[in-house]
Formats: sequence, structure tokens, C-alpha cells
Amino acid sequence: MLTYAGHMSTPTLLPLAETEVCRAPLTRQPLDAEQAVDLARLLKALADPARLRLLSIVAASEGQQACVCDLTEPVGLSQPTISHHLKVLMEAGFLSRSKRGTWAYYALVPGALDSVATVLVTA
Amino acid sequence: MLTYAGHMSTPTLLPLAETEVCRAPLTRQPLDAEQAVDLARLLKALADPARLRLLSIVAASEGQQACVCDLTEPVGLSQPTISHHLKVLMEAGFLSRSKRGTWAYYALVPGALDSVATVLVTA
DNA sequence: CCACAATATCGACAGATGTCAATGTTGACT
DNA sequence: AGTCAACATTGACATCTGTCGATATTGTGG
Repeated sequence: MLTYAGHMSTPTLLPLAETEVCRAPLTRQPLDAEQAVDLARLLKALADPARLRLLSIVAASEGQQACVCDLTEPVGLSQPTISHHLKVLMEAGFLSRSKRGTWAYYALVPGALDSVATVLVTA
Repeated sequence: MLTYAGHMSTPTLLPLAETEVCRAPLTRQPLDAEQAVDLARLLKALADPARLRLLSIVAASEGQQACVCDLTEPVGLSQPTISHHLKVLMEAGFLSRSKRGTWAYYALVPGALDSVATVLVTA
């Protein structure tokens, strides 16, 4: 689904998180090489302090969305660096981008973080 | 607790996973800089295909433990590289090591993966 | 059309990371 | 003691990554 107002960017790369939703916890049976690479790609996207803060700030914002100008100051990095991190999170499927006027609003992709959490859980 | 048979190695670095167990999901409120660095450190330890496979193989092994010689062949990397990855996972608090004779048995630290999963979950 | 504001992209650079071969350590067994 | 097996550590190397300044792109408003 994931229909948003405004112009929805079409990511050139496939949303990685989606390919990975329906996996059993990694503690149930060994992952093969391909599954490991896919999951590692998602975790790599999350494994950065700035990106984690970006995700949490977006999640805690009004309407679960925020524009770049709202994110630069609290994280304390330059605007190009923030844009870079947002792109990484988008390509991994954790964020979506909708453009309204000059502003680009980033929002959490529902279920993306949860699918990673599900794979990690031991139960 | 975490009492194991055999000689239990005492990691020189504090088990990072433990410091991080009691955090609310990152989507509830923004993480501060320190929390972000801590969580990123854990995710970095997980964000590698070889290490994910190591974790899953250990978890699926008899008694949730395996020695290095059992891990080298299925992962397809050299023994020093396997030892390196196991060390990373140990220092992050995901694996523990108990030595019996010449063999070093690695085992999942109960709850370590789950605590990361809990932080990631959206609910 | 022209300036300006918000983002994105590019190029460069320092530092981190994954990998292996070589070597060191430790314990078992004769 | 001596040898061998399992594992850890070291050193080196290529690659990846995070960061910024500079520049390009796109949309707004005069």
C-alpha cells in the first residue's frame, strides 16, 4: 500500500526491507549466504548513530514525518551528510520520501523496523 | 547470572549488550547522542554476513554452542577471520566463550539479541 | 526572468573494516 | 621433552564509510 500525499519518490533500488519480511528468526536455522547478505545490508543501514537518531526523530515527529531542515540541527551534522544518511535509510526501505514544494518530508515505512526485529528475536 | 561449565573468559571490555537492555523502542522518543552510539555499536557487530551466519550456526547447534573448527568450513572463511568475527560478537555481548581443552566453544548469550530486537520494534 | 531557499549530488579525504598469510600460544598425547 | 592440533594475535592490504565543502538541481516568490 503505502500511498502518500505529495510526489512519492520512486527509489531506483528495490526496497530491501520488503524482500526480507517473511523470514524466521535467525536462531531457528542457519542462514544461507544470500539471506545473510540481505539481512546484513539492512543492519548496516541501521548501524550508525546519526541514522538511528534520524529514525527516532522522524518517528517522534508530528505525523511521523520530518523535513531535512528539521533534522540538520538536532543531529549536528552538515546538510549534505544528513541527506546522505536519509538516502541510505531510504534505499534500505526504512524511510520514504514525499516532496511538497521545496521541502522533502521523510517518514517511517510501517513495519520495516519490525521485520528486522522479528528476525533478530530468539523466541 | 550466566554461569557456564568450563573456564569462562572474562572479556576485557564491558559486555555492551547489557548496558543497553532497558531502553524503550527508539520510535517512542528521540535517542540522545550517547544512546545512539551504544545501539549503533551493537548493530555494527551484527551487520556483517559472516557474523550473522556464525550466530545462526551457533544457535542451531547442539546445546547452542559450537567450536571454531565447526564454524570455519560452513562459513567459508579462513580460521583467523572466523576468530576475528567471533571476537567482535563476544565484545558486543552476543556470544560467550568457554574453553574445554584445546577447543573453544562459543555460545549465544541469552537475551542479547532480544534486547536489540526490543529497541527496534515499533509498537 | 531573477534571486533565493531547500535538497541533492559530487569530489575528496581520513579513518574504519574485512580478509588473509604468517606467527604466537596453549593444551593434549606419546 | 617434543610434536601436533586448535585457536588467537599480528601485520599488511584493499575496500568501504562518514564527513565536509563546493556545486548542481528544483521549486517559490517577487
